[in-house]
Amino acid sequence: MPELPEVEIVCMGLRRLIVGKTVLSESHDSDKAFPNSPGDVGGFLLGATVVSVRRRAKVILVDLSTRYTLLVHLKMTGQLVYVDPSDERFGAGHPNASLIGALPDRSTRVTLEFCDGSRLFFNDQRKFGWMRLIPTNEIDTLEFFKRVGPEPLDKATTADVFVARIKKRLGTTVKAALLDQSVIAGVGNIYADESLWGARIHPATRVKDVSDESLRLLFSELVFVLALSIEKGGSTDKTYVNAEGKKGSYIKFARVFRREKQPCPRCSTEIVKSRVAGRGTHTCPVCQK
DNA sequence: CACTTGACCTGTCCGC
DNA sequence: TGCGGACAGGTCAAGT
Repeated sequence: MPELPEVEIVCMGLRRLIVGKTVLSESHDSDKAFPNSPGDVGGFLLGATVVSVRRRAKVILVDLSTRYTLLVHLKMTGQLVYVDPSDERFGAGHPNASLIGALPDRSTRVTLEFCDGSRLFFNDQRKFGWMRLIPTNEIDTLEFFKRVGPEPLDKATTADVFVARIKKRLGTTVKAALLDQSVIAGVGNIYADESLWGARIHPATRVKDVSDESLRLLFSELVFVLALSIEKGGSTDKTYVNAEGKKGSYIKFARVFRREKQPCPRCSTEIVKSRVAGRGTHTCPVCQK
C-alpha cells in the first residue's frame, strides 16, 4: 500500500529514469483510468517532455513541457514501472513472463511510450488508482490539495505544527486523525501503527486524552519511521514495487505491522490485531495503553 | 458540524 | 477440488 515513503521512492526513481523523455504514444484500458481529464488524453500527451517529478502527500506529479501535469495516485495496489527495450522484462510474450515480471501484464492499465522506445507502465490490480491530466497552474485549485495538511518531512513542519493540527480533531481516535490527510500528509495504515507503537499510544485513544508531550513524541516517531522506510526502499507487503519494479524491505524492520502473534520488540508480549478507524490495527497490549 | 461507515475493486486465503 | 465469504486499505460520498 503505497504511503509517503513508497510514493517518494517511486518519484526518486522516475526523476532518474524519465525526466527529459518525450512521449511518443499513450494507451489505456478504460477511460476510468483518467477521471476528470481531457477526453483525448493520448493527444494531450503526444510530444510532451517530462520536465520534473514531484510528490505531494501520496500523489505523484509529473510536470510536462506542455504546462500540463500528470497526477498519479497509486491507492493500494498501483505501480509505476519503467522498462527499457534492452531489459528482459520488456514486452509481453516472454516464456517466463510472470516469473521475471515482464510488462505489460494483466494488471497494466496505462502505457506511456517514450521516443527512445522505453515505456512507463501504470499497473493496478484493484483499479482504485487513477491518473489525471490537468493544467499545471490549476493543481492548487483541486479540493484535495487545498485541504491536505503539511508534509511531515518538511523542515518547516515542526512538532508544534503537528500538535496544533491534530488537536483540531479532539473527539476522534488518534489513529483516525493520523490517517486523515488534512491533519498531516502521507500517513497510511503501516506508518500509523508503527509510529503509535513507538510513542506507546493506543490507536483507539481519543486525541483529547493524549498529552501534548505524547503527541510531540508521536510526531518524532512518525518522522523516524517515515525516514527509516525511505532508507529501506519502502514497504512491500504484496504488490508495491519501485519505478524499476523492485520491492522495498521496511516490512522486515516493522515492529508491529503485520506481526500479530509475534513478540513485541520492547516487552515480548504478543502483538494483537484489532480494528480501529475501520482498519486492521496492530498493537502491543502492554506498551500501548 | 464532527465523526463514522460504506463503496469502489480484485486477488488471496480460510473453512467446509 | 471447488465455492462462498472475509479481508486487504486510500479516499470520497453518504449516513448518523
